[in-house]
Amino acid sequence: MSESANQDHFLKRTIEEDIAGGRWGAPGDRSVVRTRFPPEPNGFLHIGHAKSICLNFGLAEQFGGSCNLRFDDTNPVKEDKLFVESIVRDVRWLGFRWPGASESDPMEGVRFASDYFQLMHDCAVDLIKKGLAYVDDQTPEQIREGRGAPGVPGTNSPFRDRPIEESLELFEKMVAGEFPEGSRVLRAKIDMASPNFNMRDPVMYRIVKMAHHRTGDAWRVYPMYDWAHGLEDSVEGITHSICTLEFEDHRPLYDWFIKSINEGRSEPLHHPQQIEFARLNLGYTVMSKRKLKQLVDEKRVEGWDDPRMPTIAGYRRRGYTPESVRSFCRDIGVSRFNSLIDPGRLENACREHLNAVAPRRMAVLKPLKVVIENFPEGETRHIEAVNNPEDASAGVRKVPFTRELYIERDDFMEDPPKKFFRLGPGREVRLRYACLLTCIEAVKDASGEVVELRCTYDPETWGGKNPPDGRKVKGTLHWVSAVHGIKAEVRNYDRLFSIEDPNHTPKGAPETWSFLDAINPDSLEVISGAVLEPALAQDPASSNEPAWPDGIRRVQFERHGYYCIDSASTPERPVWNRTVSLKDSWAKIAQKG
RNA sequence: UCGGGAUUGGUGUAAUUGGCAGCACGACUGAUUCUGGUUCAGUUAGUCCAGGUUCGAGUCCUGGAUCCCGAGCCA
Repeated sequence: MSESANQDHFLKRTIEEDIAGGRWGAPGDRSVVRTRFPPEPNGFLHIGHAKSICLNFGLAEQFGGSCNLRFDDTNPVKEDKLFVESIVRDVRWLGFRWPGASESDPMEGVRFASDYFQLMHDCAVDLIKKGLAYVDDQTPEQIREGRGAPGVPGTNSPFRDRPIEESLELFEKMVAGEFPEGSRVLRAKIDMASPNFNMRDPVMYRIVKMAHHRTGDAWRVYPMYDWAHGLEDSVEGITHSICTLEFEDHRPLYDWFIKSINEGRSEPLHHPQQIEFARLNLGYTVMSKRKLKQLVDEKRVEGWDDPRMPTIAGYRRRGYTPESVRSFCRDIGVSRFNSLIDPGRLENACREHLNAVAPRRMAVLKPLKVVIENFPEGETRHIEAVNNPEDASAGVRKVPFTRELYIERDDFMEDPPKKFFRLGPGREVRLRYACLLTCIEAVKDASGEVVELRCTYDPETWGGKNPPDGRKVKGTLHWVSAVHGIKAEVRNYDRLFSIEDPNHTPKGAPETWSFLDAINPDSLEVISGAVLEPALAQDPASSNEPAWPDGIRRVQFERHGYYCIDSASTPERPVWNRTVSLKDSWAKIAQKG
């Protein structure tokens, strides 16, 4: 199934109608569609951005148009080159390319709002000359007070009707850096009585005397979002400027700016259509940059790429594949309703992809030693095991089997209930790919804890054969040879928050409650004594593992889940991250009792 | 208080613009299985509320409820 196919939503329909009506070119010409993804380089991208990225790039792809990656870098106070690099990396990792993108230079073809600062300036001068913008000398407090309140109209600034020449002169002095920060702004002259606050003479430029990461000290004034964004879109020939719902009230201003610039122009600027959609909300996490930054700054997580973070970098380190993120974004659809998506949707998308492509390996997370009394000491037999039952072309590998093995501690119970199909005293199970095994004795230490199982195997079932007498076993256990197994640290992650919506104070919570109080204390489980089958210490190519485009090695630990090697892992001290667990119907049964 | 937007099974999302409320995910049941995985088959459950128009309303009209956004020199 093609990822871009059979997606039908209101955005696509709107574009279809525009094309049919010839709004942007010859009627029926689908290739005219131009979109853009316009992040501000002031933080890391998160899964909500992924939705926007998939929408913008996806729509362009579906129509045969194009989508720009453009940084909305209009505020040097908050922005940083570091974020530009991480954002470019994330968009590329997701698999999207913009016009002019190259594989050798990741920055090639990337656009910046700052590229258009001169044009914005010139258009601002034009508006001043038309009497549609003016320099306001009021303090920020005075401007705020003058703006009025809901239901209460604002009042005109005393500088609103100053002569055009004076505004022109003052604006150029602002640009030249002759005034201190906060002393003056350029405002559009619209309507202080508008019920829409955005139309109450919005600020177009403020004075900021800080070096910009790209333009340096060239500018001492910086454009506000509303003034800048429509022009950026216009210059790039964007047809559909897709943004989130909170910008709905800004649309009249978006249109007013372009309309006002075009007034009296012989060659009017291109006028894009702004369309809003509902941003993504994911359950059991937070999405605001402020809150994510707080988690990082207060060291509640390891960093922006902590595998528990809903950032793209976090999901990447966690082992999610770009395909699964894209698939998720497609599945959840798009509308104007503020929904709260169950994180299980993302997990499922990931399982679906990894089930098809991840090689299977055996890993014992919490080992319990098994001694097979009728298996010769010192002997190693190599058993053939399939790499992926979903994909015969993935081939096979050899797994060493010895007299002493480790099995999962949870796979043994001294006094097992009926529905427990695994090992217990006197019970028989299958060891995956190897043989049938019967437990004859559980050896305990002084405290009464089971430390070792004495077992026997059935030689007639060697190699996975069924016993000649026809007896059946219900359970199959994974195992690792005690002499060949390699030690590793395994990190199992759970949701970062223990309540579905950490953005809202729960009922009955104290006044001082903050979202930090809802952090799940068990979101990270570090298992230091895991034992992995030896193939996991070898070069991936030597055991028929696929080459992952992003270089992250991913496997399924059989009966556990999908795991990837952590970015900080070393051969001496391997660390594996749980991407997502397998579905576990036994856990459900056990829970019910 | 004012302006803008929204509301369809548990969760998301459709419904040719007035004509059998569909799809996906989950949940549940069963079958298959050397992963309690996968796969397959089946079941479950919905139009925010109250009126009205109509042969017929998720869709149109009136009134109400609830939720989201909005008074940055942030985006």
